[in-house]
Parts: sequence; C-alpha cells; structure tokens
Amino acid sequence: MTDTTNLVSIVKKFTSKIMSKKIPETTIIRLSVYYRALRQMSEQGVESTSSERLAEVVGYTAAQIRKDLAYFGQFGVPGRGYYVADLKLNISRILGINREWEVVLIGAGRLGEALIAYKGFERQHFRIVGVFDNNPDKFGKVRAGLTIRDIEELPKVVAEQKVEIGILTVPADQAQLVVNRMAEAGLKAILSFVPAPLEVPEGVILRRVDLAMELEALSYYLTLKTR
Amino acid sequence: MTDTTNLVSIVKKFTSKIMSKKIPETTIIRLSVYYRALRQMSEQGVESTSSERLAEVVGYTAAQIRKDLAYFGQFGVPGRGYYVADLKLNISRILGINREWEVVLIGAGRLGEALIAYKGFERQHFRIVGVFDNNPDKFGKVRAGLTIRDIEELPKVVAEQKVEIGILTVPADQAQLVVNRMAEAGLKAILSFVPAPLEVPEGVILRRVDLAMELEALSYYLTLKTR
DNA sequence: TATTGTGAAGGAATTCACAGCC
DNA sequence: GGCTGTGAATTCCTTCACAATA
Repeated sequence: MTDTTNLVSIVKKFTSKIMSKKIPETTIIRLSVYYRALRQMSEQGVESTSSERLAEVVGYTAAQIRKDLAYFGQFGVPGRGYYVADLKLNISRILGINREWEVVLIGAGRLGEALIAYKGFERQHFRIVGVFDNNPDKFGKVRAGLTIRDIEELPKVVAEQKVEIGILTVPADQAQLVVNRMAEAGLKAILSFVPAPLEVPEGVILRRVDLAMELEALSYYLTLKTR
Repeated sequence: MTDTTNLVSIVKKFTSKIMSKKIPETTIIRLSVYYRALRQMSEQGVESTSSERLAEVVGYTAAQIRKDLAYFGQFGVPGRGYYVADLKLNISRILGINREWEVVLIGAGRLGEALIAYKGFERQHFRIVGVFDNNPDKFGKVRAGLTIRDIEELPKVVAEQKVEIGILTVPADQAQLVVNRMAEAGLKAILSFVPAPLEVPEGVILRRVDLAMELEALSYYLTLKTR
C-alpha cells in the first residue's frame, strides 16, 4: 500500500500536510489509541480492517478516524479498508515512535522508583537511561539496574546520550527549580507528575499528569449525579 | 460575598445552571487548576484577585476563566474581582471536594504501592481505605498502614464503607475482568492506570491515565519540530 | 460492491467586546 | 474607574454525506 517506488513524493505530501493544517491535540491522543488497537489486531493475526471496525474497538466514530488520518495522508484503500501492518507503521512514524527514545527521570522518590520499575513502559519505545536526585544519601543506590546520580550530572548525561525527554517526579516545592535545570541541561520535553503549574522556557514542551485533577474530575461527575 | 440571607434561591440558581447547560469537560479540569492556584494564594495571604491576575498564574485567558465560572453562577464582584477564600470554597463545592472521599486501590504492584505511599494525594480530599490484589502471597502484607486484601473482599468493603471510587493498577491482561468486578462491587468511578481500552457498564465513570500516550504525545511534538 | 477521503454542515469551545454594576 | 458576566463573533472540532475509486 505504501508505494515505495515513489517515496519522495509521498514524503513531500506527508510533510506538507503536517506543515499546513493545524492538527488538534485530541487527534494525537487518538492516534495513540489507534496504534494500540492496531498492534493488538496485528498480534491476533488480523491483516486488514476498516474505519468502521476500528471504530468499534476504540470507541470513536468511523468518520472521526478517517478525518484524523486524513491530516497526515492517505493510508487506506477505497472499497477495501486499511492493511493493519501498514497503518500501524504509518501511525508509528507520525507519532515518532518508529525509534527508541532515551529518557531521564528526575526525582527518585516513591513515584519515581515505581516508574523506573514500571515495565509497561510501552514496549521499549521509551527507555530510561538515567535517574537523578538531589539527595546525596541516594547517590549510588541502584534501582532496576540504574544508578541514582547527582542532578549536577544531568547536563553531562543529556549531552552525551542526546536525551530529549525527561520525567519529573520531584516534590512540588522544588519542581520549578528542577524544571529550569532540566531546560538548561538541554531537555526538550518534560512529562511532569508534579501537582502544580510549572513554567517552561520557549521551545520546551511540558505535559502534566495530575492525579489529583483526575480524581477531582471523578468527584465532580459523582457529585453531579446526586445533586 | 455568598449571600447567606438568601441561600435557597442561590442553591436553586446554582443547581439549575448545572442542570441546564452542557459543561465542557475541559472546564472541569481547569476548575481544578484554579482551585490549586487559589489555595496557593490563600496560603500566601492574598485575599482577593481578578480574572486577569488569576489568568497570569494559571496560563489561561481571563475571559476563559470568567466563562468557566459563569457555568456555575456568579462568584465575583464587578469592579472588584473575586475574594480568594470565597471563590476557593465555591469551586471546591462544584468539584465535590468539600468533603473527604474514600478510595480503594486494586492491584498492589509497583505502581499501586507507589500510589499508596504517595502523600501528595491532594491533602486528604481522597483517602485510600483499602488495598486489594488477587495474589495470595500478598494478602496480609502491610503497605503504608494498609493491609493488602483478597479482592474477594472488595464488595464487602465497598458496601460497608460506602466507597464510590476505585483506582486500578493491575496488569493490562486482567484489567477488564477486574473492572467488571469493581462495577459489580458497587464502585461508581474508576481511575485506571492500565494501558488498554476498557469498557464499563452504564452508570460507571472511567478515566484513564496512560503514561505511554503522554510520552507518545511528547514524541510527536518533538518529531514535528525536526521534520 | 464496499469503503475511503473530503468538502460542507453542524456543533462546541474560546475569545471578543461591552453593558452593567460595585 | 475597574472588573465582572455574558451575548455575539470567531475559531476549532466533529459529523454528515457522497463523489471517487480499488
């Protein structure tokens, strides 16, 4: 389905699509969902599918799926649907997970340690290559094969290993300071588990996972029902 | 600012507002953010603020903030702004966090244990009152003051303690089964950390926190920049 | 025939801008 | 004078519906 005889024009088309239109963030999240569903199909030996069938699995509408994909190109065959392997590969390219990403983790507290040990780290697209803390008592300790190091060494490791992504699991009161250091060290993207708003310099991407906010949303909907 | 001399009409207005309009989910998430900012202001001794100043702190527009609040009532004073304590209280009522919620956690693996120990559990609005697993080797072990119990006991605990919220941290392959048991046990809301799509029966709310998806979003934006 | 890809329509959320109130 | 609350305008996102096509 991917016409390898004319790769240049496809890449051009692909790139220009991405460049021109503005793509909703929700589309990116859904692509992750499609990717998982496709991987599962692939493992079950399913070779092809349709937007309709995929929609059943993931819980969005078929039109939504086709629209999401249309932002990036044409990956299906009218009248036939999509080849699972092909679409999966294309989505992995769009998401940039057709490679391995090295990741550092800053903050070797409980949550940090849990994440280090968390094998479900999505099948090796992301690999933790360094763990840092500012507590000297922890330096040298080993967790899941990784030695906890002084955060002073962060810039060196980031530069040497060309790391771009950092996971932040420090206490809220130190978080902004650490974010600044992460940015200075050259990290380009931060996934924060800190329950506080943080500012990042231009050019650095920040995403937050906030437990409390998620629970509060549940609390809201539960309260709403009984109001 | 809350006119306690005429509480009934205020409550009526409040309720009817919520009932009539459809409120964006993003508004609820932002309310959580406002709440944190207001709590911080409150701790710093700030007594009043404006949508403009709040906007600077949280990173949304002032109009957005006013619109979000308008879904639920009138909490400010034209020309003066908002009283911090008052607005904070109102938002906590909207979110349903002007009380304590008992929570159970199912899946005493690494992530589960990290969450149990996670003190940042947002200042006691949510308290874990039970930990469950299906591995007999773990039964009776104590984590952060909580004894790990047989998941068979879940219905009993949920009923006795009137628990409505459950946190799910089991492996993906068992997750759907466990979700079903949670729903049967009477839980009304589930916060899942499982990296897989899950189905819940009517009337049960499910929210997902998916590490891999968050990292994939970062990967996408990083890839985009260099494409 | 079956299903994609996509303009056009419809619906939601955000931003604007200002009347009204403190 | 300053700031809220809110209709109107705008922008963004989703769904519809169908021409194009393997």
